Amino acid sequence: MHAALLKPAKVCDGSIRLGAPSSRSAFPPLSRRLHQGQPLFHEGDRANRVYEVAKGVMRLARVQPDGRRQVIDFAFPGDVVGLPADERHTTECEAITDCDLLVHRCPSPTEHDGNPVLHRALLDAALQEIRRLQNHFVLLGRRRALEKTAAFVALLLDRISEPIGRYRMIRLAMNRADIADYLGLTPETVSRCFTELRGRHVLALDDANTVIVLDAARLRTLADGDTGL
Amino acid sequence: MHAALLKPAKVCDGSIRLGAPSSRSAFPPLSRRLHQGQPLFHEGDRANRVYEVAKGVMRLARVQPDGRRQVIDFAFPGDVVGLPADERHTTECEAITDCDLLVHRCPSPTEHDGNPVLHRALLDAALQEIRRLQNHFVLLGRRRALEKTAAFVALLLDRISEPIGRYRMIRLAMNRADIADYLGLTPETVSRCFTELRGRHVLALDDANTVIVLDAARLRTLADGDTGL
DNA sequence: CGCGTAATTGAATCAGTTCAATGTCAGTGG
DNA sequence: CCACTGACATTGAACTGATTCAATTACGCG
Repeated sequence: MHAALLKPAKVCDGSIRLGAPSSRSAFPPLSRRLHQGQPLFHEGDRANRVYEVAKGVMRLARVQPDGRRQVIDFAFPGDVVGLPADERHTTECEAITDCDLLVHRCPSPTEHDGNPVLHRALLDAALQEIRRLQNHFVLLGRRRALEKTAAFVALLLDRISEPIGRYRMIRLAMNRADIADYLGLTPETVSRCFTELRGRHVLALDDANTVIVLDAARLRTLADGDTGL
Repeated sequence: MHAALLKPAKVCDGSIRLGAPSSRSAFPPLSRRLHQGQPLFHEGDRANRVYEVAKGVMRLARVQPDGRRQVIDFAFPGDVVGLPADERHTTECEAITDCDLLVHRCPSPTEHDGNPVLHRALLDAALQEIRRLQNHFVLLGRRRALEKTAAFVALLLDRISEPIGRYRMIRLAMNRADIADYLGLTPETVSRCFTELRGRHVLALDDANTVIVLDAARLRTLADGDTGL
């Protein structure tokens, strides 16, 4: 396993956010390129690798027989996807932009001996992810549409925003349907919420996929459930 | 750490379901008794122990500043609660019936050396929990009230039901508000759903806290989103 | 028995969905 | 260069499932 695993910070599906890939490792991990729309793995697939996102955005989701979909998480550069349960993947995973991945071997459950440092890192990462999922729970179960949307933008603001003048800009890699399925809403409602946030001068939309946060404080207040009135 | 940890099966908050407590261990863990309504820990508390439920039911929840609450999980005998992230508990945890707990030491993140078998067990348990939380996600985000309620009863049917004649019976330790906060509904809606399920002869209510499942197949069909019409 | 808590039921309201129409933009080919 | 196309986003209007608030009803316990 690659040395980057030593500094885990995040998990999805279970997955770990590793530190920036260490370029001084004597055994750099394999890398893999994925184009927009390509699946990395499906729910139920046998799992013996974990993948660190080096570039791009991946989407983790559960799909039901009737087609309803719940997006579990988005994985950004530094995140890792593919940690299995019972040696199987438990979600669908797809590249929503072109992606570069670093491929790591995933230790099988029978390896008690393996690398104890690795095991510890994976455990910590999994515990972090549990907390992240718990945060997402509150969002999904106990918030109104506008709060959900504000919270989602606030999340991206912390994770992937770039400065632009005295504001910050977010490039949305995901479309409205992806956001809707992450928040438990319809695309139409997400769109209306973006319009509402724009009307309140909390954010501006350059084009549909480029958000400029005009009032981060108010955004966070909205995200926490205050109406601000 | 107690030998029971060797057979983990479930996590909440992160938490592990250990095997039934092994009575032949030379070093039995401390045990602790909790009365109904007593909190075990709060969100943000320092964490250095994990707790295996030996008897009773515990409730794990996130509470927001404005009082809204999301129940993350219920822990039944065999489950363990208290696995921390960053050495802190990430949820509120309270006994909703009188409980007996087995107290285990929780290894700190700095212990790379510790018991590798233990670490591996904790990791597997955490990965299992991630999958469980993912299941709960679909429930919370992508299902109607009746489906949610049916799915909840189906869950308890698999976990804690007892045979009664040719049917199975479930003793609900949690009240309607707890169920509502688990499913992202109001107590009134949960009540109406129980009434509806009773009207469809899927289940019968002896008293408000005693469910008898009359038609398990139909219950599961409803839980999966089919209207059955 | 009577009190307090929890559950149920009812009626009105409302947030979000659904369905349909319109608008926007990038890519393609005449 | 501009018209056409297809995918996605936005907007509108009607509908509906769940919530809210209020009124009973049922139940456990002193």
